[in-house]
Parts: sequence; C-alpha cells; structure tokens
Amino acid sequence: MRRYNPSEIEPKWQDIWQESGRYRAVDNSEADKFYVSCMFPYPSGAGMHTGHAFEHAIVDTIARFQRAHGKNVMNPMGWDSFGLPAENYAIKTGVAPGVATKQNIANFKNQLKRMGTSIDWSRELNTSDPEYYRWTQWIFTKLYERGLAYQNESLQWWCPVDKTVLANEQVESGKCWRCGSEVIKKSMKQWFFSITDYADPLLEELDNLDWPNKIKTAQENWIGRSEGASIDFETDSSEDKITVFSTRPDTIFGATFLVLAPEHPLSLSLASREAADSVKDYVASAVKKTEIERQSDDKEKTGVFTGAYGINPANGEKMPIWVADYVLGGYGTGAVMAVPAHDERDNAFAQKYELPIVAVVENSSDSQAIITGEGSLVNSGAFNGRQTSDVREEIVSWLESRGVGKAEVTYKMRDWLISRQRYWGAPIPIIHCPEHGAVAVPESDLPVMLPEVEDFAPKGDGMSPLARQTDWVNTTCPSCGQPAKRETDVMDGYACSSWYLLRFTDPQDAEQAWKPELANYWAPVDYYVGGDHAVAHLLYVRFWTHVFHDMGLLDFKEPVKKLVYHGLIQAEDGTKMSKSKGNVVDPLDIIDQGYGADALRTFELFLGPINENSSWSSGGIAGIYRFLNRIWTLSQEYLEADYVQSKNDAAVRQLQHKTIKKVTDNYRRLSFNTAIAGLMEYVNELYKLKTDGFSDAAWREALETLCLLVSPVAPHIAAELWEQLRGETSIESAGWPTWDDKFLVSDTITIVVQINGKLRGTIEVATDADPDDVKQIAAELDNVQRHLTDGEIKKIIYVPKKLVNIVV
RNA sequence: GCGGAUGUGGUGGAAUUGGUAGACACGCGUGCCUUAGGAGCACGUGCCCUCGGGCGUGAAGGUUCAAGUCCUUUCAUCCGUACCA
Repeated sequence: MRRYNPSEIEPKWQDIWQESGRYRAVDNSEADKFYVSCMFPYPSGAGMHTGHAFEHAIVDTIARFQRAHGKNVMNPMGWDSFGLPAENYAIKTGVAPGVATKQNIANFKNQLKRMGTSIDWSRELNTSDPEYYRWTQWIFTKLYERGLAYQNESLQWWCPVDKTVLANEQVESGKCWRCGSEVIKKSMKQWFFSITDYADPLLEELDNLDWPNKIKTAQENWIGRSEGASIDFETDSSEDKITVFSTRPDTIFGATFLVLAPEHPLSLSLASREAADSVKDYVASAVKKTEIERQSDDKEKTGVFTGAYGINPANGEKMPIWVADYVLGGYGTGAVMAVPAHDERDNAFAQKYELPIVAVVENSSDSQAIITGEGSLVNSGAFNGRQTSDVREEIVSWLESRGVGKAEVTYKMRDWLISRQRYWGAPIPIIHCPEHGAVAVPESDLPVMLPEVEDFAPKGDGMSPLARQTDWVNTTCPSCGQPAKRETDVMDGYACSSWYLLRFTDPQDAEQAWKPELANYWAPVDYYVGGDHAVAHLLYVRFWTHVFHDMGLLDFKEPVKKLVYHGLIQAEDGTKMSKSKGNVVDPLDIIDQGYGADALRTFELFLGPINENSSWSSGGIAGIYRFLNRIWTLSQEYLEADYVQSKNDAAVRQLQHKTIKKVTDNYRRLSFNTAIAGLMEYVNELYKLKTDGFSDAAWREALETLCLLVSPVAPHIAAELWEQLRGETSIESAGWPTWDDKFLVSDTITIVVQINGKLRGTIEVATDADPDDVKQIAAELDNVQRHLTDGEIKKIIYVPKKLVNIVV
C-alpha cells in the first residue's frame, strides 16, 4: 500500500497549481466576486514565522472554501517593503536596502508556495517599487491639492535612536514602536495629513462595519470625540485672553484657577517679573523630559505659579494662573479651567499648592468623595438647584450671549505626521521654491525616484540622509523653472500601506493608481485578515478610502467589510515566542520534518478559535498528522480492496450528509477548529462503519465528500486523493458538496428523560410519536420509577424531539 | 483610572436559539498486531463514592420544569489605552 508522504505529494501539487494559473482572479467575471486578503507583510530577512503561517492558513482556507462555492475569488499578495529594518541592516552591512529586500521577497514567496497557498501571483506588488510608489506620491499630491496635506512647525515625537520623528500612533507608552527608545519632544517643520478633518465620518461609519468590537472601540477611543465648550478668561496682566476647553461648563462657578500647558504660547509671556525665572525654568525642564518621565510624575503633580491672574466670567472671581505639565499642550486649547472640587486631577493639584476649592455640585450618593459626576448645582448664581446635566447647554448659551464662550467639539486624535528623516521610503513629492514655496511635483514628473546613496545613516540633525545628495536635492521649480530644492524627507511607511488593497484590483496600471470600475468591482475587501494594528493601519486605510470616495475615485467609503482579527500563536509554555528564549517554532522546519504543509495548516487552525491566542503543541502536530494519515489509509484501502456487499449504505449516507451540513456551517462561521473536529469525527465513524460492509457507490461518495470537505484546510492531500479516486487533477472545479435533509431524518429519535432537570435515562421513540405516548414511556422507565417512589408527579414537560422532564 | 475580552477535566478546547456539560484532540492507561515505524488498530479516561448514587463550567445569590448559556453582585487573568480637562 502506498504510504502517506507529504514531502512527495505536496511539491507535486504546488507545481501544478503554479503552472495552471487556476487561482487567477478574473476581472469583471459573471460570478460573484470575493476579495480576501491578509495584512501584507514586511519581508524581513527572518522569513515566515508561525504567525504568518497561521494568517495564511486562515486566508487560504477562506479562499478555497469560497472558490469551491463558485465565487470569483481574489487572494492577492504584496510586500510592505519600505521601512527601518532594511535600512538599519544596510547601515550595518552596507548591503543596499533594495538588494536585501529583493532577496527577502524571493525567500518569502517560496515559503508561501510551500504552504500550499492559492495566491494570485499575477497581482503581486511591492511598495518600494517605483511603479508602485509613483502612485503613493501621486496620492500625496492629490491630498496636497485638496488641502489635506500641509506643513507645520510644532513640537513632535522624536526618536533619538532611529533619529526621526514619529506619528502619535507610533508612540507606545512613551516609547518608539520600532526600537523601544524613550521619545522626546522636538520642534520641527513637518508634513501632516489632515486626518482630523475626517474624525466625524470615521467615527460614524464605524457602526456599519462588521469588525470586532475590540477594534471598533479602540478606534472610537483613539478618535476620542468630546463635546463641551470653549470659554474665554480675561487676564489682569495683559490684553491676552486664555481660552480653555471644558466638557463640564456647568461647573464653571467652581473654577478657581487656570492651568496652562508648558507648551502654551502664553505660559512665558504672561509670567510676572518676579515669577519669570521660575516659569522659564519649569517650562524648559518640562519640554526636555521624555514622555516616560512626564508620566512617572502621575502621583505627584508639579507646576509653577505665573504671578498672573484671570477672571472667572461666571462670577468675576480672581483666578491664579499656573503652568503645569499635567495639562497637555496638544489637546483642546492647551489650557484648562481647574475645578478642584469636581475633578480629581485639579483636586490633587489644588491640595498640593493650597489653591481654593469651591464645591458647586451636590450629590447625595457620595458626600465624602470628590463628586465628578452629575448632581445639583450650588454656589452657582441663577443656576442653583438645577441638575448639572440639564443646565449644561443653558450655561453655554449664557456664556455665548455674553461673548465669552461657545459650544465646541474636540478630539484626541491628532493629524497624521508623515515626514520621516530617513532614507528607505517614498520621497515626498514636493519642491521648495524661494518664490512659490512648497510646490507639488507634477504628475508627469512622477515618480520622484529614490536616489541610490552610499551612506544611509541618519546623523540626527533632523535631516534625512537624502539631504546630503546635493545633485538630487537641487532642481528647478515646476512653476517658474528657477532653482529650487527637493523635499528631503520620505513618507511614513503607513502611507504606502494605506492604498495597496485598491492597487491589487488593478496592479499593473501604468496610467493611473487604479481604474475606478475595477476597484468598484473588487473592493471593498470582503474579508481582511490580520492580528495587529488595531488603530494605526486600520485607521489610515479608512481615512484614505474616505478621501478617495470624496474625490470621486471610488463608489464606497469603507475599504474593509469584514475584519477577521486573529490571535497570537504562542510558544508551548504559553509565553511569547522569542529568539532570546529560544522557543521559536519555524513553520518551514515543521514542513521539512515530514509533517508537511497540510499538517501545519490544519494544526494551526485546530488549536482553538482563531480570534484567541493559542499555544503551539508538539504533540498536537503529531495528532493532526495521524488524522491525515487515517484519511490517506482509508482511501488506499478502498482503492486496493474490493468491497461489494452492501449492508450499511443508509448509515454511511446519513453520516455523510450530517457531516456536510455541520462542517459547511463551521467553515462559514470561520470556526475552523470545530470544522476539523467534525471531519475527525467523520473519519472515526467511517473506520467503524467500514467493517460493516458497504456498496462501492456509497463508499466512494463518502470518500470523495471527505476530500472535498478537507480541501480548504489540507489542499494537497485532498487534491492527491481526488486524483486517485477520480483521475481528475482539479478538485477545485468539483464544487462544494451539498446535503439533503431527507438523509438526515431517521425513523427513531433519542429522547432524554429527566426528573427535576436531572438526567435519569434516554428512550428511543418513533420520530412522529404521539407526545402523550412519549411521556408515558418515559414515566415507565425503571430508573424513573425508582426515583419516583416518594413523590407524586406534578407535571411533565415535553420538548418535542428533545426531552421529557418529570417534575415532582 | 477607563475601555475590550476571557474564566469549563491533567492540557488545548466543544456545547448557534436555555434542554444529555466535557464533542474533537493532546496526555495517560489497558490490550492486540507487526514488514520495529515519527508505527498502526481496539477499548478506557471529569471528580468523589459505602457502587445506590452524589458533586461538578472562577465565587455567591437569583429567575426557570430546566442555567456553562439569562439577571444581580463579586473575584481573577489577559489585552488595549493612559493626566484628553
């Protein structure tokens, strides 16, 4: 008998698949389209890890399942190849980023092939390819035209190790997302995309997305919409007014002092002569601190009195003005009215510096604590006795009528900072002209090619290595032809990955970024599979797609219909796989060891629900291999033996149809672990039934069904056995098996018998048995009688076709 | 703090609407077989038990004929976020 040998059959089918081109997605086909993809990888030198293998197992299983259902499936693949790792590697070794990237991609691609993926490679794209970034740059110029790209000098996150600025989304608890260094603030002139202009649409459309709650709320919190009021406070020492933002204008009578962020433009100029030096020192040290240092101060707030006073517009009280770094420069107006009786932070600050505390809200439920919630107003003039929540708008109108305030909405999200002072990225297509300022490079001059350089290292002077390429930098102004200089910063890699899903729909187009009819046919993505990037990437893609919609380039606003968010594959001990711990499992090793790609894929999907984290298990992979081997053996026995007697065809057929129904439903719900369990059960049952004898037709059909049902997860063994059974080399064209309910009904049915909800036995009754008869039979069971001795039956509950519960 | 999850055998996990808790698999145990392989096959495996049964889904209450599932309170773990006024 032929033995199951994945290392023999898998390469065979991988070659057939690649050469046949059968996974090519057809533009504008009659069939329903289905666009599935995962977040394209950065092609690192390390190649594929278990996480990639898991992600591709998910995508490929979905793709094959949908293809079997007759869908015109697009499963494309690309490379997010700009970025720091290639560049840092280049600095270390001198190998140009482009060269290393090319090798890495070739390696990655080969590994994906060895996984048995059904990718349409004709759509392959690569963000560092000039034919790709030409359009990334084109999009930049379009955003610039629409006023959605702008330059601004301000304090920004700066990573001292990577020597570049970072977007808010790339700073994680005060540290650089790449290298983990503590970031500092640095004032620089930078390019931004106005994502805040789209804060409301991005928030509103969230409701319509079939995405996990976790991601939706993460985005909602990140956007952080707050409704409140801006209120102006007169100051005694100058003509300047201080404008604050507050979500609680109803507590204005309790505002006893004002606090400015150290970065606030007035914090130095307002200071009195006596206070000037201490304010200056405080501001200087606050700005110099890393974000970590600022946050570590959360127990002990610090600040300094400016010597100046403001006036509370509600009651005319004098309010000392302080500068403190617990007020953030970048949020709201960078200044707050402190209401120490009803805000914990203001309270802590007031306690420390002995500032006045005036209670204006009463609330019977907790008289001891600081009342931060709603209540009834006191010490609030004409508003006394009113509920805070009721009177909030009224107070804003009152302030507005006196010209000192107005309703206002503020967001936590900031504009997207996209300049990077590095080399390996798409150059920002701008030319700075002494006469015309920043001029976008015309479409006909795109792409602005990234020049080849010798020295990739950033020097930390706030300039990209490109600034040293004087031949490249010096150019002429597109408007006037006079000498001008190129922008030397490159774009954040996230810009490149914010539109690749659209490029897949028209990947070779040399005339435009995509043809609207193709993008509108394929996109939005039906299933987008990923396990990282809750906010950054998924927010940026949404932003750009909204913009493209408004530009008339797309009929839809949202790029991704359903987001399939998967968990992590951890090491066997439940900790994160890491090189330093030496517990990394290499998926290619698993294939090489002889388990094969089918076992690897099936195993990773069997570990648990895909949206949860799971741990690798070396015993588990062997168990899956055993399962595949049992499928193989079952088929070989059939092919070699000659069973003809028919005894149990009905049982085989019922099992087969029951399994089709269950497994199909599990696949549809992306519950792959239970789909595989259902297939294992099927195989186990077939092993039991085979000793009964069966007819050739029934058994063959049962085995062919097995091949079809297992083909999305384990495509190689399915294709091979299908060929052995049918002599056909394309299981893909066989469609998906269907079930017929008529095979699922049987003459008798098992009814559970309970007494007071406790199981006392089961009975077999005719499917169409009379309810009274069933109750009767149940009550007469020996085991039921035994438990009924000392009680009389109060009533009998009968759930048709399920159970009888006798209540005593 | 706030937000999002998750708690079920020795382990990973099943159980769409409340209706036989523990499917399937790992591990473990017993037996069979052999061309000794990474074997294969069959059976068993929640806990306790005086072998009648009793107890069991983080904990405590509640609703119900019936609760892993619904309600209330509470504890633990993980993830995200972080002075957002």
